[in-house]
Amino acid sequence: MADTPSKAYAPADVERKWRRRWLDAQNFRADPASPREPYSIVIPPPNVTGVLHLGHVLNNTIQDVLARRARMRGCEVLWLPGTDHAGIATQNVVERELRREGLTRQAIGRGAFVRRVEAWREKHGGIIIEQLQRLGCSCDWSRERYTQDPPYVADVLGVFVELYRQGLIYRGVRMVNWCPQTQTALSDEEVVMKTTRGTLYFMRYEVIDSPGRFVEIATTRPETLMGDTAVAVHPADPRYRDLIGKSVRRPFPEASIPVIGDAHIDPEFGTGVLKVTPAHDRADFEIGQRHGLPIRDILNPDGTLNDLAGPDFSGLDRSAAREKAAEKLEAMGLLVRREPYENEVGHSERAGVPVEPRLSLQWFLRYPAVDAAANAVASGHIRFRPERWTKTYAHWMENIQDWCISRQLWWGHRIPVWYPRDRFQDIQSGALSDEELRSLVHVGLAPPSDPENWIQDEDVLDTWFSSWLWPFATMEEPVRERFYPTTDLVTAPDILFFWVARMIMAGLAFTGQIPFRNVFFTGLIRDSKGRKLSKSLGNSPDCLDLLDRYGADGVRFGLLRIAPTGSDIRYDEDRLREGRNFATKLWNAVRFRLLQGEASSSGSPCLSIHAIEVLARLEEMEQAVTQAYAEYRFNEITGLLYEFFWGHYCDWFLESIKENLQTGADPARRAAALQTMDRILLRFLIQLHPVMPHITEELWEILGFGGEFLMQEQLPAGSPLDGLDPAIVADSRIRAQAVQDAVRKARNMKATYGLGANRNVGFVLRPAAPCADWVQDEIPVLRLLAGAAQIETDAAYRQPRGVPGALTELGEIFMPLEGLVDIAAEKERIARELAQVDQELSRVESRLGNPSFVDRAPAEVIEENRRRQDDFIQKRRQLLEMLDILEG
RNA sequence: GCGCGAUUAGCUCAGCGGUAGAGCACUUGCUUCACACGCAAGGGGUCGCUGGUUCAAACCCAGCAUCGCGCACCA
Repeated sequence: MADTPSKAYAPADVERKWRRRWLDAQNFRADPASPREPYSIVIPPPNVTGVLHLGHVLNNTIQDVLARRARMRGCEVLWLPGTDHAGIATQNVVERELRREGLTRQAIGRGAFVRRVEAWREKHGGIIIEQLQRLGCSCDWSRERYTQDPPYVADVLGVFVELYRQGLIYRGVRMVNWCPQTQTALSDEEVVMKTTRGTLYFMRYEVIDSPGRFVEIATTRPETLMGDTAVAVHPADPRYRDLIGKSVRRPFPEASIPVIGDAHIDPEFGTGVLKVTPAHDRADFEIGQRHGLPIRDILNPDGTLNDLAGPDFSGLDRSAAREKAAEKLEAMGLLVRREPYENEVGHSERAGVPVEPRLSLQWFLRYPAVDAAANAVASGHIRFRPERWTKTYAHWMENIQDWCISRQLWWGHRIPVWYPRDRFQDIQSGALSDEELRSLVHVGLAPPSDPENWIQDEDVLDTWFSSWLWPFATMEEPVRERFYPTTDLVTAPDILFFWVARMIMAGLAFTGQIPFRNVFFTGLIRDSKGRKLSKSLGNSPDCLDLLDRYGADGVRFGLLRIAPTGSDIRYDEDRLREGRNFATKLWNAVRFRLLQGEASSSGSPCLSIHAIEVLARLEEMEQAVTQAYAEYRFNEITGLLYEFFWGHYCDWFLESIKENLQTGADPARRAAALQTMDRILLRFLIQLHPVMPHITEELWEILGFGGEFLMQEQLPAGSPLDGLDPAIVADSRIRAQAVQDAVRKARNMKATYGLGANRNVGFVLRPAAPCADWVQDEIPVLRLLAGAAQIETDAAYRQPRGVPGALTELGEIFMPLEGLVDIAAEKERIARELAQVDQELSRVESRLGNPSFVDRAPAEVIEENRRRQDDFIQKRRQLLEMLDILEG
């Protein structure tokens, strides 16, 4: 064995070293020719220009844990990494950079802009990949994919062409969510509702035929009144019924607009009168369609008002126009009042500004394979964990709406549609029918052969239109044959609709197969106050700094340990500290082993009861860990590992064998102790490796457990208890636990009398009858663990007055410190214990005295209660006896 | 408005019918020859509220309250 390492675990060098070695040995490469059972995950591709945040850390740690465990289970693992071109996000970043140079994308032109984005990506892209490697991710980096790789692009465009041919993709003028900031259409999923404090304006329009009669209208958006082409009331509303068919005066630009009756109007809301602006509100648009109202679009794409709004407003931003419109109404005596008002306003997820419902010419997709996709999850063919997300998914699938897939951006997959130059005007007017349009356009992977006569569609596809193909478009044969469908997908629930649902539909539509079998949804990481982590709030920690300070293994362990299944995660740096501390604990436990030198293989490995106990705990832990993996309960996995190693191996086993390691100890016992340590460390490192890969790999090497890499080891086939007689195991465990109980009680007694640190205390043990014949063997361990100078066993010991004692599973233990003990305090302590026993006893007795309990409870429960009753009676008698003696 | 989830020790959470748990924090004592990123001992909870089911309820059921998250065109 190598030199003893230093007592502080320094992760930086160790992690760097193993990252390098794993990569050099190509340990992460998936071999499609391998006969092993395949296991695969595709990474949720981060933005190519992104940087690591805690969500990535959690998400990818979980994937790495799954991948490494799968390798140890004997699987051939493909964890496929890659990045996403992230249309809007990336374009925004580059545009911002251009603005700093006093340029715009329009100024430099499309070709130059796209080259610029690519250059930017060359420079800054891939940082996140390095950061994932830094975390220890065991992805097959040789198969890294990017949504702008030429073959991937071909798949994306091919899917567009195919869906177009099937008639599922169509172009049309529809109400879409328009982001005036980025000046592109958005899908419904990219709109987030935000509670917004605003004002409800009450204004009045004069009825044209009845001068002096006004209708009062409540609106949150007076700035759109210039686009009003009607006023609507509920057809049955007695207040206004007579007005239907008449007209009112729109104050500016002044016009006569009709009053119409429509059942959509809620008479209870506001005044029961709605101003109808078909160009700027989804519901109003529909009302307009029903009544053949004209559409008056008063907004420019950037959110400023246009000439139709009148000279006062033209060029003004929509937010400035709101107050100005209200002032103007006020000046005209048409504003009745303002009321503070709170409502939900759709905001652009990316840009953060309110979206504008806007009529525009866009491409839409009628989703394919909707029923099959809904059914795949409902039937359990694809399993969601936590399961409750299946309901959310089902609900969305039932109410699925066509997807607006075109974006008015330059960065992305350009729509593979060309329009004949001579009909371009007609086409862009949006006036052509679907059949007419189809008869004119060229749709295909390649441009038309006479490109000079054609104009390509300017738009690109929504980024998710490429992401939804990720599980299979990243794989070519023979990899796809072997590793698709993938096994597990790990992602956050906030992209269930954006990504997961769409991948299921794409998988079924284009491969005829589900894309993955299990989806594990992580919790969303929040700060300690429950807020989402975000750059703008400044509550998002610098992950590289965390990796520096706590080590990749510490961060991984700490995060997993607090990742409950199915709810959000309150992030607290203390948790990472626990992870780091655990790594150090492990490090030092191994150092302790190394300080003992070689384990001589001679001598019969006669295991102590403490060794058997810890081996049994190890077996329990291994089984529980296997179960926890099957249920994707990652916090439980780390909890089990922590508890076993710290609580059982270090706190009890290592302490118990120190007696065997002292100089002059029996060499056979010493050898047995060392062998047991090695046996446990070996199996423990295998169990811990997926969670803490670097330190375990390092320790595996230092301990000389063989093989080139721990990560290539397989889970041990047998149990740690194999070869041991179950009866002996059971008996040993009872003994070991009795010793532990006695140790705890003895320590407690010492602490109670302020002797916690005193190692010169002597105890007397009056052994319980079943322990009498073996307890002598355990006295040295007992003495060591309790920190006693000597422990005398005396079955006939008569407790003198003033000597404190305690009941233990080993018997009664006394601490003869005559004169030193505060008798009153000791009486109080025993009285407290007695009170507790009394309480328990009366509870058990009242239960057993209840005829309906005895009648109806299962026999084993009754039996258990009888046993406890006996126990308590016995304890009570002993405690009373102690009190008696104290009183003299 | 509809749906989902949460409510257990100061904090973060586990437990989901039969003796209330963990980690951190807290208190006390420890330079014990692996570890102070440590060791030992200890204090701390009428398990949100009200009913119901049951021999037995943190746990199952119903209702309520509070918080969070989705979904929804109430201007």
